[in-house]
Amino acid sequence: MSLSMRDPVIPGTSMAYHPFLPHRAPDFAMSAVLGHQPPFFPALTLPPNGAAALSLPGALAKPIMDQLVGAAETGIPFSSLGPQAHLRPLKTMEPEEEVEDDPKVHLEAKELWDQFHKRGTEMVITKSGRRMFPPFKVRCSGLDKKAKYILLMDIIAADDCRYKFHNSRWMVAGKADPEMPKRMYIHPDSPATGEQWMSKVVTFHKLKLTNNISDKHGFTLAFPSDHATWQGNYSFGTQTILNSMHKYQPRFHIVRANDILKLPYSTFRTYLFPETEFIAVTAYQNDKITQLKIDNNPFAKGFRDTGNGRREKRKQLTLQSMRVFDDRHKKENGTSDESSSEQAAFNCFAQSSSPAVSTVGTSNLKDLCPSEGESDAEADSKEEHGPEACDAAKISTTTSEEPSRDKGSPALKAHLFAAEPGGRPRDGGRPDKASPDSRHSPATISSSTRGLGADERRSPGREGAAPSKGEEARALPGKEAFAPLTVQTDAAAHLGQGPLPGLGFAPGLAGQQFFNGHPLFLHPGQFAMGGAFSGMAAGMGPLLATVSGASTGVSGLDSTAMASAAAAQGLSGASAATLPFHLQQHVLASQGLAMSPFGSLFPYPYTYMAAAAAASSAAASSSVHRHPFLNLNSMRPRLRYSPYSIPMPVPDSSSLLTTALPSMAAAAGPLDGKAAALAASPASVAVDSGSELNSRSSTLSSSSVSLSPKLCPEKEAATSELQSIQRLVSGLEAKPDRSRSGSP
DNA sequence: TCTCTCACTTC
DNA sequence: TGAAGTGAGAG
Repeated sequence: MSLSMRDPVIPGTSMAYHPFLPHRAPDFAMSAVLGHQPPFFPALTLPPNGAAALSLPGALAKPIMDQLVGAAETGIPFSSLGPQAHLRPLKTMEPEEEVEDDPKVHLEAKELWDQFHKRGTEMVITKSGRRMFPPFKVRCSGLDKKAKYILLMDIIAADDCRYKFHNSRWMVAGKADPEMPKRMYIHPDSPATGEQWMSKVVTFHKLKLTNNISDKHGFTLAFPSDHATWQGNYSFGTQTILNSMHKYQPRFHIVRANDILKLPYSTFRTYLFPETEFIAVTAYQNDKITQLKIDNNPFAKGFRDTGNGRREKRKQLTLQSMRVFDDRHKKENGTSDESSSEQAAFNCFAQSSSPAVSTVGTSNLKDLCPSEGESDAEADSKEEHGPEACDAAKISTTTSEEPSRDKGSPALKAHLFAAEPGGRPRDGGRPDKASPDSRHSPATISSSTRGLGADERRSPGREGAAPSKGEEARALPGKEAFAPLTVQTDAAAHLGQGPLPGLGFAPGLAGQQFFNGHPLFLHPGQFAMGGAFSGMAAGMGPLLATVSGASTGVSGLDSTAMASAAAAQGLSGASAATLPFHLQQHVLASQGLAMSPFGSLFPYPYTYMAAAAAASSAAASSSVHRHPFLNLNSMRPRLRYSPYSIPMPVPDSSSLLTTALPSMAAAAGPLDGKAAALAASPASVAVDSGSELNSRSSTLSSSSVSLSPKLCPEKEAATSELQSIQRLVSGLEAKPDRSRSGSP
């Protein structure tokens, strides 16, 4: 059965809502808005143009008006708004004039992202959750200053492969594991006006990545399996659950809505930044990535060579001993076989997993790179201008001379990626991927639940020039860096026809109608509200409310607790799972999201615990896999980016309207814009991958590498020598390295 | 591969 | 000052 705004009450199910009524009294209107139609309310449908057309007695509270307008826009029967509309103070309503917006999004710290992306970005996921680094930050423009927007972010699988880091590169290691429950993170400041969003950098740094499927930092809402659009799980949380060794693509969404409850029937503008793609890992695989993180993440400052911490001391100790050894070794063996010595030493350390390995690499890195003594900014800027150049230089001296330190062959620049010894000792260097560098412009997909308006299609067309824009942006960072590929889709017309692979839009969506025939744009099972309950206070801001416990919120509620609550409410898990969307909203509220009668989340304590959500976890999660819309495994069309040089089957049936596909448009050829954009963009960029160098770790000085662990005892004997050597090394190391590199 | 603890950092 | 975010390293 389908649910529509015009006919919100599902025959035969309305009674099921009654249990909520007594508890939901304060939010009665909300339930009405959500679709509940009290039997005692006369049906009165608002004109399509909104409440402005109504002649309401006196003044109508703004919230109510907003809701009415929203309801009217979507065809909600006035009667469904419930009695609350009559109970609230009324005031004259002013028609809200909707200014057309033309959102543009610029990825902040793009250069940094590029640096990571070139090497194959890795994001550590832990049980307790780790933040992303670099943090996902964007700057928005083109928004209607007065309109309210909800900004969201989610992370989707970039493909259906599992990876392994082998021979210094990421390789496909099979089919992806079953997808984790999807979550969407709503920016804690949501909803906020366009003006507010545009006045600052929108950062999603609080989002955490985890591999803990039982993570409680979120809750799941189960939507009825027969629901028009939202079947399956939509969870909200500050943590996104990912599979280790799988590739992911963050997405950013702008939704013009003043209430989260309107998301289902609001227009989603989705932005993809290929350079933010990453592989989730439980432990870093590529040393270069590790080093980049250490160099750029303030919290990892303790691991920088410049530090004076214990680690640093330990590192230096090790380094010193290594240097001493190297020096002696040179004396003993002459200078000819350094390469082999280094190699052996390196292997030895690597195998022994001695801390010296990373240490050495780091230290040397500094020696050869700007990092030491140089501000991060400086180092960054250098890399920014030419990490390659920097690396290249190193390579000429170090890499070439240390051919194989780690498998590394005397990598030619062109092959540096593969040869780059940036990887962990265990398996090597950096992921060799045809790195699409940052050139790809972000892809923007705008899907509207409403009929696609002219304005909605506007951007796509506009984007036609995107490619050049992208280049421009690249060239002129800070200028109009955002030239996202904009592919706008009329959900109804396009989403269903051709799922956006990788975008999480189920093919089946199109055929289904949601609230008056408007399909939902969120990927089913992909709706997580930022801000676990515990995090809500801090994270969700106005969007989420604290629950009865005040500070306790719902964070403390686990599925079990919720299930109990549900049971108490007379709702079985099953029934809960089959609740219609609007009912689910109750559940949402019950989970700690205090929702205003008009759909917004109340900032006041709300104790009602209705429940059902509990069931959601189990029921919903299972539904994720079995429901056609949610069965990502079976239908999972995915975006494939070339960065990792993986096969890129491109779905050519994208239903998206392609108005402007930047660089990829050309490459896309027959592909529809979106697909082309997604698939092609990365590819189009794979350019200077060859230039990638093994900078830091590879920059190990040969001397340091040649030291063998077992020789450490000699350290003492050589201490004095060490010190003098070290002094010299700091200033001369570069030269020796070069000479050495060149000598062989 | 993953998990946990540790010492270090930022805020 | 303490909570929380880091990568290293051991298991």
